[in-house]
Amino acid sequence: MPLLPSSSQNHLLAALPQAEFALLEAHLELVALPLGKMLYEPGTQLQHAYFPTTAIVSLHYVTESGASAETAGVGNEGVVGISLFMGGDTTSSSAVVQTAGHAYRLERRRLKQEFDRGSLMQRLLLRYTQALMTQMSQTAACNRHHSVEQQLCRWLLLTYDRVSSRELVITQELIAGMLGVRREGVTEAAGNLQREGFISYRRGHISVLDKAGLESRACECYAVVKKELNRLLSDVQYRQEGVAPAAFDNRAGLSGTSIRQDSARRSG
Amino acid sequence: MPLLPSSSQNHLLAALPQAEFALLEAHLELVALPLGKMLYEPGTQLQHAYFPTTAIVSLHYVTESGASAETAGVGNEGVVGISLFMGGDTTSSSAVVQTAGHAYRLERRRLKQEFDRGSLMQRLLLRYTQALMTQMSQTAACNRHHSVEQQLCRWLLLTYDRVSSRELVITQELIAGMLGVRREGVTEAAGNLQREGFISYRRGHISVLDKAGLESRACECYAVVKKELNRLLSDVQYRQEGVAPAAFDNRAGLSGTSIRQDSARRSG
DNA sequence: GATCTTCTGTGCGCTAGCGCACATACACCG
DNA sequence: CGGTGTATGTGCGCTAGCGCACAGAAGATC
Repeated sequence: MPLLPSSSQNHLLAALPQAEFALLEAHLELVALPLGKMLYEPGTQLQHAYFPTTAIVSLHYVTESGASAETAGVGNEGVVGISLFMGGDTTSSSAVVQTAGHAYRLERRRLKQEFDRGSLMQRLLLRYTQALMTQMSQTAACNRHHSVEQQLCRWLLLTYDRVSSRELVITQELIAGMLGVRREGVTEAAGNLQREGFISYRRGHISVLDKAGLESRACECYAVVKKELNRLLSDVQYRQEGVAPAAFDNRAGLSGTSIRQDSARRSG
Repeated sequence: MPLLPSSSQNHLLAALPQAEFALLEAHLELVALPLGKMLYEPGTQLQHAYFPTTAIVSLHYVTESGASAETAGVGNEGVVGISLFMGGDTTSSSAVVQTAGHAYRLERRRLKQEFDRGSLMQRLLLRYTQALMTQMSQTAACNRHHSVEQQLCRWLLLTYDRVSSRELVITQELIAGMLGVRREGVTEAAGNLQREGFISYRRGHISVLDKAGLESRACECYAVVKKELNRLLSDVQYRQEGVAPAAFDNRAGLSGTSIRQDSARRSG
């Protein structure tokens, strides 16, 4: 169900009151973000902030030895380019498009200008930044203590919540890169989940069949991150009702999330 | 070499210009932070921000199963209570005193008030927050890819930079809790480091003998975090020269950091 | 439709780190 | 100064995940 591109698909932009939004609108530029595109690399000066609508961006760190690990993901609930308004300009991590799609981008100076006005935009961005910190610290703990399968479930659920389709377009190899584990480990875990009917997949495509099932196998980290995102961004008012989802989960409020029975019926 | 308590021992406070500092000074309250004191728990409303001088605070997350992992540490380079000005009020992690010492605390409302003025304080706090994010994401990557020994070195170095004494007062058991690993793992790694003359320890005390040695065994994460802290907090002007260190490392600019030869001479 | 690329499945030996169980020994305190 | 609690040392079996190597299979390309 591809919607027409609209800046209100991004929760942060959608939360701006008309007056504030009007100031920005003319400077928002819709850009396509292809899979794998690098929005910034460690140490480079970012020129734009990106407000994803359908794209998902992965913030990750690559070690000296070439190993990588995602520290947080950004979908239409947030913005890529925190360092622009935090004052650091650059970061030691990089940002890569993990799910192709679109984003609205805003020039560095415009963002900073708006932020420094101490507007609602500032408040939104700071709250979002805190949610991002929760993701990062949760990822740190998760990397230490939870199994590959648990982490795969967490990752699938977080990604699933950020897209409007049931099918994620990504290879196991790339997922392994995000989680910082072996591709074979992902293959094995995904195999188990498929055998149990929670997901189904084919080369480069993963479909979530039973969200509740995945949740039962995920570690707590998914729930913690999701709850925190909802909490921190929930009390904002939306400019237009019915356009932007009121929760992190893009399907929140829609019909039941589990389609397991449906597909079982279809295939049986 | 215990200095008299002074708010300028905290880098953020020391960086405020006289005019701004004057507004806060009367509201800063010196408090002693004993080892193990919990400054906040997940979900609780924090009443004060803490600006450590000699104390070190560990931000960490405890999993449902009781396992824990530090996501970042805060010494006199920073402040505990980010969520107060970020707008979230609470966090999903907790803050525990890891090295006993002192801190200046500031009431929630005062901090928020000062922050909202858009003063230099705001700029400082945001930059520090970004440095904190670097720590968190680096910890996530480190937890995934680096060995216990590497992580122990990283942790020792970061802690060492935050204290003014050569000796850290902490048990291996507590360190294990910070790193989220087994106590035995720390014992083994520490044993190796001691055998090589990089550190020496006895029940609850660890002395750094050869900082360069530790650096050679640490993962890159130490350098990345330290560099980022220095970068983000380096261009601030200090109120009084010669009082506050200009770098994260409390010993920066002092005589050589390695005392290995000395101690070898002494014991040989 | 044949070819070629890339993704997924599987096996196997290896290692780091875990969990547990004690032994030892230091430091404090009465 | 001896006793006691706590910190550290060590051994051992176990498992998750790694690294590697290769087989099979699904799509893309022409």
